[in-house]
Amino acid sequence: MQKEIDNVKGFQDFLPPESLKRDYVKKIIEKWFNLYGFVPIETPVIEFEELMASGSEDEAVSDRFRLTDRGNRKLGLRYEFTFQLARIFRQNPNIKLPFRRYQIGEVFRDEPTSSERFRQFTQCDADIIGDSSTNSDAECIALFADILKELKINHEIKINSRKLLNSIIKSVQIRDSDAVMRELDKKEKQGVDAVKINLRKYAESSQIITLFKLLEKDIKFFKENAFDGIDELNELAESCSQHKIKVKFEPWLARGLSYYTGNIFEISSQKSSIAGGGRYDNVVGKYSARQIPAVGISFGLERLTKLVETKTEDSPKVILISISQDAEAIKLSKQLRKSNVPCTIFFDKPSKALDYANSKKIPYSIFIGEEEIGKKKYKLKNMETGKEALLTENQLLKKLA
RNA sequence: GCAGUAGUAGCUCAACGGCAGAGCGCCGGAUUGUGGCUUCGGAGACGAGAGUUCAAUUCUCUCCUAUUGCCCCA
Repeated sequence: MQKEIDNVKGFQDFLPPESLKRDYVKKIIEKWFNLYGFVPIETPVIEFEELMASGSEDEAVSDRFRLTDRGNRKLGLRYEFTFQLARIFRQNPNIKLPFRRYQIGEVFRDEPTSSERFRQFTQCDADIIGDSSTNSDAECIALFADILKELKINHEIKINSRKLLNSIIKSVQIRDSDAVMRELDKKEKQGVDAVKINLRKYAESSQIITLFKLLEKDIKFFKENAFDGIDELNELAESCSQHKIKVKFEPWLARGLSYYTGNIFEISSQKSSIAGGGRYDNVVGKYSARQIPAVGISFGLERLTKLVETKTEDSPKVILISISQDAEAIKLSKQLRKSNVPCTIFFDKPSKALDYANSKKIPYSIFIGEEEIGKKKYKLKNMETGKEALLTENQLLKKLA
């Protein structure tokens, strides 16, 4: 019986050139994380089910992959990183705060797939733990804005406050504010009218009308009327302008995760969301008998990579063609690599080597044969112009390095 | 998870209830120390399983995967 060969739904391979593009994007992300003073951490992919489930009634919890080991432990694959921070701070209470950590790694969700939603994806998180200042909120946004700038991705940054949205909803006497927030968050996708209709399940039409009138007001209005959470939101807006970052106040914005406690933000590009984040002051200290404030930003490597246009190099700079002079070729390759020149050696016929160089767009080839060794020189060929030159090893290194 | 659509070579696509084809790509030769062009040749596919049939890639069912919408979520 022939076995079926297929990827599991929602899991994918990355082959060149896609894999190289991912690597390129990832390196830029890591560079900026470091420039903002974040340090990397790594955590296990598998955790106890209880750790992932406890406390929060978050919907995401039901969408995680569950497993059991031979000792019958009830385990699961991590579906995000944040809950692991609570464990880490319980086990390492002496971590100096504020702690700026980043993590890039695979997370798993057993949920429906679509063209941009996978069941395994690479999540990139940067969080500032132990600082309640809104300057930290702004820095998370600024960090991501710098990444997008380098990747040349157009984007829009939206900010809101969970506290503000809650108090807006409560001010019109609607009870089920969580459900209402979930509906409001769909405005972008489904349109205002659809949202209004869906809200009838939770509120009277007069309440809905009042609610929508409020949602059209600006920050100033909410400040004058002393709505809850508006001060932090206002500070965030000011801090962003100090970073010279344009943000848009979007009172509809709710974001999915229920653990947000204050300012929230979302960055979108070409109408789809590519990053989100906010303040979650009650998660990290969950097992630690103290409150540990935190704010962070999170985004997926796949979605970001999809928006990047840059072409990436998938070839070495030089191909060494050994014409029955393997020892000499290997010796030269060592020298080139020492000088940071990526190269590969071809031990086949020269015509094959050149053909390979063409199809891989390798810019230079070097002939290493009896003739060259006799003269203690190497023949360097520019693959684009076809020009050849006999050079000594030092001349070669100088030219290619 | 539910509903719709789809799945033929590595890719893009044909045809067909009765031998499955092209272009591009790949491999090899012409060309044993010089590539891109040319030319000759080669390998390679009906997503998987079951059923109907003399005969199934084609019709039916189940499963898998992709895609769209819903639910949900980033």
